[in-house]
Amino acid sequence: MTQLREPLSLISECGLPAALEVMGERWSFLILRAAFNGFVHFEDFSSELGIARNILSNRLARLVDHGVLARERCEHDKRKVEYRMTDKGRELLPAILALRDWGLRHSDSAAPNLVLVDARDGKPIAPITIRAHDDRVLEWGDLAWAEPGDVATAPAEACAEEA
Amino acid sequence: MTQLREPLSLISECGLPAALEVMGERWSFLILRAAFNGFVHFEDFSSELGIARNILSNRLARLVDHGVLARERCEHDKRKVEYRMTDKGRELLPAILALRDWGLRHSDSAAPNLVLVDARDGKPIAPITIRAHDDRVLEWGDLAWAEPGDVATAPAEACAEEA
DNA sequence: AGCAATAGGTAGCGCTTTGCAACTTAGTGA
DNA sequence: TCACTAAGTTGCAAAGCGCTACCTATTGCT
Repeated sequence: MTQLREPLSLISECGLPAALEVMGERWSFLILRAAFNGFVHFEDFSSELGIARNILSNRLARLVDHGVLARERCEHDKRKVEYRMTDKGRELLPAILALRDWGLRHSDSAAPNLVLVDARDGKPIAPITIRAHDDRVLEWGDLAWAEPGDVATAPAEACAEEA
Repeated sequence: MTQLREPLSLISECGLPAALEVMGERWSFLILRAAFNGFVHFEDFSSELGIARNILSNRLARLVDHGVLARERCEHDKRKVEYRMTDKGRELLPAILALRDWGLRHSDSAAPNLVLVDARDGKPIAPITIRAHDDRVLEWGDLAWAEPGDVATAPAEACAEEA
């Protein structure tokens, strides 16, 4: 609610505060995960996540306000409301999966009972990684900051695959 | 502190709650971003983020407890303490960048004043995306859940590049 | 040695956010 | 008509956060 103030000095005005403004409150990520998994109704979120109804109400409204979820009355039963992912919400999937992978990797729990696969060939997806313009996997040590101006010519093929 | 309870029913025991247990509180992500950018001292985090000292103290202790940061006394000035990224912490980078990208993409602000580039060739890194085992970029509609058992033969080359 | 300044905390207290339980309102279906 | 369901709202207690002031160990200055 009160926006997270950003003392403007940190390297590259990061976009992270903007993302946390939307997703940084308790439950927001878990609500979005549930939405990704097909949950659409208030009562479903409530019982699935065990979240208090007033908080859920607040979070859903907030996510709708920020365009991450869309709220629409159900046609054939006007008591019901459907909260659905927007495109903007779907674009959060890489972040959610990266976080999920990390949590899974560093928890003592055994292998998950379900894995995400490429629907086309049924093979598990790759872990979420940082990639160079030519798809090489990059680690922390391979990165540097640069001013947008003096960046090496942005390759056309990279632009194409960003779409 | 009180662990986020997970009513165990959601698809694939997700790992996301585990990640949020560590990173879900206010400031944790921003502290980690600062650490990625080379900040190591208590006073630096404090003045950079504008976070209250008691909260900062609590968050740093928590991140150290979870093995995301390492705390060590500075050798040549024993008043100072250095908080440094661990490998476990560095593995959060894809998640942080994915979130940052999203925040940047969906904020009205202009282009950032600095961009991350591949140190080897100076070219900007690719956006964080979901990839198939063979590096094809996947979208929301391309994904499916499967039981680990009946997954198409995990390709050897994919295992190699996961390392 | 003595003293001020620095670094990294802790402690107390008020405000905000969260959580629980009970209540409300609209639509359904028998 | 009446019970039931879905989606909230409200009031109050508990937990978390933020501000300011204080404390302790080093350091570096004279």
